[in-house]
Amino acid sequence: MIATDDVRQVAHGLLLPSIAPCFDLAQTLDCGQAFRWAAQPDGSYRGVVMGQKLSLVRLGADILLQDTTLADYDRVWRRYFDLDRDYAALKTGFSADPVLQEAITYAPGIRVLWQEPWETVCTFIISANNNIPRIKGIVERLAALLGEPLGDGLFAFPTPQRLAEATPEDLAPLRCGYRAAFLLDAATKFASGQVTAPAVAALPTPQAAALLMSIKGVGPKVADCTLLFGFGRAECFPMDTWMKKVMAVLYPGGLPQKLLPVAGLAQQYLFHYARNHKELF
DNA sequence: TACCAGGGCCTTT
DNA sequence: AAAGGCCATGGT
Repeated sequence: MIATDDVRQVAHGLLLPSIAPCFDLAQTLDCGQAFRWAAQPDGSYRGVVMGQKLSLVRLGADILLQDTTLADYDRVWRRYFDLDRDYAALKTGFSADPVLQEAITYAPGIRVLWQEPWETVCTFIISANNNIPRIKGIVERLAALLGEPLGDGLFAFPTPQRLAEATPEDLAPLRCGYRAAFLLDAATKFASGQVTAPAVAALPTPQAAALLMSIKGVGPKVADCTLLFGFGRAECFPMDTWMKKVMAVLYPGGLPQKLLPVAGLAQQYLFHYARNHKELF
């Protein structure tokens, strides 16, 4: 099921036919990998990606990307929603493992997103020792404070240059505590070219992680999240407190070797399952 | 090595 | 109502 070949321009946007079994909006957009999506009262989701607004709604088995074009599909949505990956085949492979089978049965509609690298660094710096509702609040206040207004109360994520011009006092309204200094360090390094997305992308994963960790506030876990969610490094396996519990309880002998090349994708199903089955841990 | 730093939302007690 | 924990990291 590769949606890229099936996408259709319709009157109100772009239709991804029959993709809902491998793309559940709530499971994908609200599972703790991305922080700029908001559920609307009608069940649709609204957010901003690469400075572009988008609303998504499920229509039966189809997903409608509202009020957007094929040009934007090629420029942004195809890659962002990982639409070139065959999730049906991925899940079939995962199902050989009984634990993953259970996690996939619980949330079969998770996709792992390819987010904008700079935004990914920032949002996962903010995520450190934090909870998802508060992370979302901080990110939205940051966008509103320094991001380009896009109308409808939405804002682009701020550029490194814009954030680098800010002072710690400027960031006080974010109420993100000590993370403010880390954000400013990230902005300085990106704005100066000391760390850039192309430079990270060009490096093997261990060296890419090391370059990211030259930013204050980026340790191994945040680096892994950035590489997985911002650079499509599917082998990266962020080890947060939930995944530590998952490994201790469900994988005492470690992850099956066969899963290692896509361990990060497995991680997202396991993370979501664990967070919603706290009684098991 | 151990502890603490801003802050606040959610869960458990 | 109060306490504890949270998609951690850096500084002391």
